[in-house]
Amino acid sequence: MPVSRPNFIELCDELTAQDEQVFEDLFRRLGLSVDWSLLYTTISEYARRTSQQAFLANLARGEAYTQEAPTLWDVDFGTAVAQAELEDRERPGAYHAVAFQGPSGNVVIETTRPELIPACVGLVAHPDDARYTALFGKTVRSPLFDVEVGVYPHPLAQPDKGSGIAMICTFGDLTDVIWWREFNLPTRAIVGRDGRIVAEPHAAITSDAGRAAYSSLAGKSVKQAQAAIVELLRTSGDLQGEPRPITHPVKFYEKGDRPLEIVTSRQWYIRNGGRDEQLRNDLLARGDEMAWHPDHMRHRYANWVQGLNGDWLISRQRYFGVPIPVWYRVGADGQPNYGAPLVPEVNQLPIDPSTDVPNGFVAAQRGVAGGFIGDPDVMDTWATSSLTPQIAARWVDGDGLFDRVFPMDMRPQGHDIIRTWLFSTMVRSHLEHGTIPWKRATLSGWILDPDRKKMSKSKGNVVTPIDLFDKYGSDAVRYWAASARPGVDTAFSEDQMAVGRKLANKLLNVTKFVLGMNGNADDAITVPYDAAMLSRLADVVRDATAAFDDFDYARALERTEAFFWWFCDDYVELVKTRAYGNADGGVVMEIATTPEQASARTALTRALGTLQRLLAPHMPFCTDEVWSWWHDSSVHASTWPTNAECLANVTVEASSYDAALMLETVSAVLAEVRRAKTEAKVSQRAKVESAMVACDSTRRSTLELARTDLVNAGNIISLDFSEGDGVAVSVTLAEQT
RNA sequence: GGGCGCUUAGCUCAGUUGGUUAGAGCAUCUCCCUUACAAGGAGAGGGUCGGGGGUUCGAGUCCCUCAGCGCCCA
Repeated sequence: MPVSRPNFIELCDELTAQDEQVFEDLFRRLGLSVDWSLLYTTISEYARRTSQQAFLANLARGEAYTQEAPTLWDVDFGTAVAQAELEDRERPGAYHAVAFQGPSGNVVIETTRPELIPACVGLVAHPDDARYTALFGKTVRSPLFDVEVGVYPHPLAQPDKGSGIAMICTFGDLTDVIWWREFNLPTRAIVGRDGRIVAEPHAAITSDAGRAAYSSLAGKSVKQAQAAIVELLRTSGDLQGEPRPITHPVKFYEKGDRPLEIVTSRQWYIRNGGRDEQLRNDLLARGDEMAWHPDHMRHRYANWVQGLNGDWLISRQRYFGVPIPVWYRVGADGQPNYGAPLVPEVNQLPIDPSTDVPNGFVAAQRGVAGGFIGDPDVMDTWATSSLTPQIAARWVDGDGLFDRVFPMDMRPQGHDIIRTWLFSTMVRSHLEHGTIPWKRATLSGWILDPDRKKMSKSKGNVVTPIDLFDKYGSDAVRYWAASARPGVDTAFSEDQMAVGRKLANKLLNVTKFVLGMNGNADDAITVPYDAAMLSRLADVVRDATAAFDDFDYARALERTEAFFWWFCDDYVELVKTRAYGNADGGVVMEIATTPEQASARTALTRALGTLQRLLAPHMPFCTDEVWSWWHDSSVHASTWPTNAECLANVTVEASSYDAALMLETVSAVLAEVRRAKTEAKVSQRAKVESAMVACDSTRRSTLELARTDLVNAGNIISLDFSEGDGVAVSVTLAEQT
């Protein structure tokens, strides 16, 4: 059932509103720290106004223009397609050796598209190709259609491809367009916008036989026409041998199912350097102005800009989108004047030229001689998305926000849309503001399926996060996502989410324990082992902060997490008896009764507060929860931890011992004791009769400083030392009762 | 064909200017109800750092080369 354009747009609006809600729910559930008061959508009235105003500014400066030109065309979508939306796909095809009639015998070309013989406007060979130099400047006649065409030399002709001489057709591929343009050849298009051979042959086909051959092709799809013409050629004897199967890259619209055709049509373009070396170089220089995370992504940008072969085609023959805001006068002869479009005033935006009327006209003049018509096209979505900094900062409203925040700090996006979103945003910013749109870009990789294949709707291997939130919790999903390093593709892994959930759970439990100690984060640290732990924590704060500053969230998490598990497994186990203040796990005293006990409680509390804040960006929900257990405000409103606060009020002389060596040695001894118990298959609570540590005197002195904690944690009756290299522990377990 | 990236344990990955015996998590196996946590804990096994060559006292790390994988572009 056909749907009118207004109805279609209305349905799109409804669906868009629903989708927006789904996304907003998702983003909120994910815990994105978004200022929702600044929400914008690229189809809102404001975005349309911004988009149209920017377009009109481009038009006024000559950066946007309309042109009738060969255009890549998707016959199913019925729209023009831009270079950025292309992809090559390997497809089976066949070389067909076809004889043209030359001045002195046959000239055999090899073509994968014999159905385009009626669209042939010339032959081309490499200037140095001795086989064909005699033919340059001469003419040949096409088989079946008997059309006389010239033979031309051009360096883009590949001598090693087929027979080395090729048809120039209007239009088989982009090289045809180049040749057609350079040799100023006529246009003899035969493929219509519906992908079928047009009904009427062009005027160059004059012979009865030629017109008869053509009429047998008319109306057929390109594929059907190829089969038909091969039969005709075989019958006429112009096909030499049988088609030779090959596979070759064929250009497709990235969303399309059939190869793109090239049709001539009137389209709008914005200059992007594809046809202008100065602009191209300017845009390359803009790329160098920016910081890229990871840095090597800048090459993708440079590569793309250097490879542009035309301006940015922004018009799309679709209903839903931001309309191109122009009309055209219709002359007395009924022909639109595309050369001088009628434009609205800025204060009239946004407009829809299919319903709005240009100034100085009335609605009744639409579509009549002496009246006007509206441009029927909409803009490429990127033509509006390329203005997201301007839209978000309310450029066209001029309330001052834009001046304060533009150029913006950072663009986060996927690496696959450098050529589209990032580049087009750069183009608009450069043209409109003469500056980069942001100081830096952070490029994320893709999420691949567990087998490292790209997720795609057609493969059915797409995972949406919403079920994962239910199953593992937002923090756990974020934890997994944070393990994806910037710019690196990452396989989907539920295992990692389970680990994230474990981490969150651990944080809840250790918080419960530490807060039960009633410590005060500001009190004095008097015990070397506590000071050593805080010193290590200070290093973690420094590293994590530096990693965040470099947008390496994965590294920040890794460093914090590694410390956190060590803190829980070793430090807490070692000091818990001292923190309790008794060895039997009896009632916890509210107030610490000794400086050693107070030191442990303070260190635990200080480390906890630091860890909760370090993990807050990655796991916003559980950290906010545990933070709320002992604070009135949100962890996300707290100050970022610093080295200085980790090390504040430490009365232990730092030069009196080697803190790092102490931590390492204590953990090594503890591990040896644990190993002995595990190997003996006894509980970790089992008593150790004697532990004899063989190590050097430096290590021994650090162990002596931590003796009480070590003895408590290992449940060691007698801890003794001997000289030795490294750390070796001889453990004698007590009799099991 | 060009550009970029990657190749380290069964899997996913760290390894920061070259520096002890290459690490983590997961998985596997063994053990432990332990008083923050069994949604837990303790430990074990497992690697010729893709191949080859070179520089160096010393190479997972630097250089050359080959191979494979991926992405982008022709």
